[in-house]
Amino acid sequence: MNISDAATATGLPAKTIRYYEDIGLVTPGRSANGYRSFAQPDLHKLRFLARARALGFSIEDCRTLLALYEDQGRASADVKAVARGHLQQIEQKIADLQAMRDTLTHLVDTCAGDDRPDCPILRDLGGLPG
Amino acid sequence: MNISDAATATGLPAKTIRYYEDIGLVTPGRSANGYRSFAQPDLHKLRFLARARALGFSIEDCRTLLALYEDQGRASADVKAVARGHLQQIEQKIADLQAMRDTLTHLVDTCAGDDRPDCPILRDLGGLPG
DNA sequence: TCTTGACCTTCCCCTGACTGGAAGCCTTAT
DNA sequence: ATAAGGCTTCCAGTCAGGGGAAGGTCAAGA
Repeated sequence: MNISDAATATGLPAKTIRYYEDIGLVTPGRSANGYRSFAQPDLHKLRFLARARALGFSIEDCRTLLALYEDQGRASADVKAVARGHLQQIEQKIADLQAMRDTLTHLVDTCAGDDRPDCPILRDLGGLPG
Repeated sequence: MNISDAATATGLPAKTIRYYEDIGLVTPGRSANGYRSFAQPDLHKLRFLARARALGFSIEDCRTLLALYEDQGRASADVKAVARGHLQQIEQKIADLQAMRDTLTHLVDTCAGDDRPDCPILRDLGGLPG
């Protein structure tokens, strides 16, 4: 299977698949003409990566998870530790974004949004009182 | 005022201030020895930028907001439009992260996290049923 | 057989918003 | 005089790819 079929089969762009090979996440074979040749285990790995990336795991986390996935003797505790670390980062990001959202929502709500120059958003950003 | 004092006064790293000058957000004067010389309006702009960045505005949004800030004849509607656009992006990011969090939380909760290899997290990533 | 168009390859530069570090000049204190 | 620290510029790297050029390959149609 050539790369564009692999892309279709996994939902990943061909560019991304080449990149994943570049950084050693997958190692598809090559046909006589030099084209990458994807077999089922390659597609399986790529789908694993696509799913892990969709859950926000970093590439390095994906590398770790993939290694654990392939290691039949892994301890689920190791997997759980990676997932929990990532979860914490997500929670932190959510909290940060919610704080921004709350501030911005308040500012947007108090701005008239007409053709006059007076604007509480700019007042806030400018650090002026009121 | 030299750059390290400006950094202290605004809470921005000196590197960041140089970068902001590079991309034309601030234009501090220069002393005879070639050092950047920050006056009050420069510090004011830098604080404005620091606050806008803390609210998650992109550099280009900051550029726009700063221009509006300096334009005494602006319409607050223009400011509000920028803020509302940014707010929508934040809401979207929050929603995406919450979806990740929900999935991950479920997976982490169902993983034993012991020394056995069986792991629902990897099962999910691998796309296997169950 | 020739050509066309759709593939595929590698290669390098670009993104955002900085951060780190090297090489070298300037200032201040000892 | 010299050492430490601050300042300058410039180059490279980050993360996870995306865009596009230059060129090889393959299958179908004239």
